[in-house]
Amino acid sequence: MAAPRRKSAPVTAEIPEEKQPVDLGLLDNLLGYRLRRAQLAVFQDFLVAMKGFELRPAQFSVLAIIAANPGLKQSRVSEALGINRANFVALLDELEQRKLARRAPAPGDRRSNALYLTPKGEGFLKDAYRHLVGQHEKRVEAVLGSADKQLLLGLLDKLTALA
Amino acid sequence: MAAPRRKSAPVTAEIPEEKQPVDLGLLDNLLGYRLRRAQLAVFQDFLVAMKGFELRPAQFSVLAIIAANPGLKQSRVSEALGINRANFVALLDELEQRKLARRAPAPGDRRSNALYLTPKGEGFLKDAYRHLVGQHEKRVEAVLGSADKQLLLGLLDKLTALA
DNA sequence: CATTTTTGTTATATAAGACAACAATACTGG
DNA sequence: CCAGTATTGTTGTCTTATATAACAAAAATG
Repeated sequence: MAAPRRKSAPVTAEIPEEKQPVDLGLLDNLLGYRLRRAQLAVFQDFLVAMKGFELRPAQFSVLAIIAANPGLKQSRVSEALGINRANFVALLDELEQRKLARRAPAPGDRRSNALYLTPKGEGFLKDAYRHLVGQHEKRVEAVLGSADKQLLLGLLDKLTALA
Repeated sequence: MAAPRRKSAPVTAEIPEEKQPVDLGLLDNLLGYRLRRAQLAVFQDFLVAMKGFELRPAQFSVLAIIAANPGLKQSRVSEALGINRANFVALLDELEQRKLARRAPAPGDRRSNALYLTPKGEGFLKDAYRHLVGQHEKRVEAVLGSADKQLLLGLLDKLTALA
């Protein structure tokens, strides 16, 4: 590769400027950054496992809360999940349109809705969760191990207490 | 799973439908859910610490990466942070308008921009980081402890490897 | 009773993120 | 060298997520 006689040779030597690994700098020690990257990775894996179910994490969480607390009022469900009640309306609307959950009159309070899963919703949630455990949580435990997962859950709880 | 029965005869004493603690149900064992709650709490605390700096997590991350890798190309910065290059444009625009970062011609590639912090940007980042360590990370370590933080960082990295 | 609070809802705004297209430039194989 | 292809920064557009304000109906309060 002798230099073909080219006029106006670039002043810089042609060092191909390879891919240096990019130093994270201050981010390396920032818990929030590392937490976010991990959370995005886990949600991504969740979505892959839920392909075919058309179920996003927030939707799953709503179904799970209703299943564990049938008849709970709408406001209490959204509050428990940290979802603003205004935004919760459309979320629940879709679950209701899909016949997975339903709003019922709350006994003793005509303002409130008591939320329940439909029979279809219960079966759907059970299937989704089985898929989740079989694929998603399986992959999680593959990289983490069961003991480390429990350890991690405990550490995360301490952080959640920050807010 | 429990059938959505009426609460006809509570086995416990006559608690008049007070605020039961809301059972997390399936969510209790779902790492993604717990991760998200922790991440939101930590980001919330970050935002509190950065009040007055008008600096969101993503903006901080951009400044930190540029500071640690001066002259890095725009595409490499966005890629390192997992930010889609189209969305990165406006993000960088704002940092440039605030005179914290600047686009410079990349030597040897007229398509690319080499990114640098301005002197103001370097001072700003240093101040922001000092505030962050003094307040945010301090609170984090208060609930977590230094050793547990390092432990947690290691566990999070394993999860990030999922994606 | 009058007043205030709660509940579900709509409307609206912003931020984040994904995706497609495009012009300019760089790279590649012949 | 050229023609086709790939990359870079950019704009435009969509979709989610999230926050706030306002409102009517109903409940709680005093």
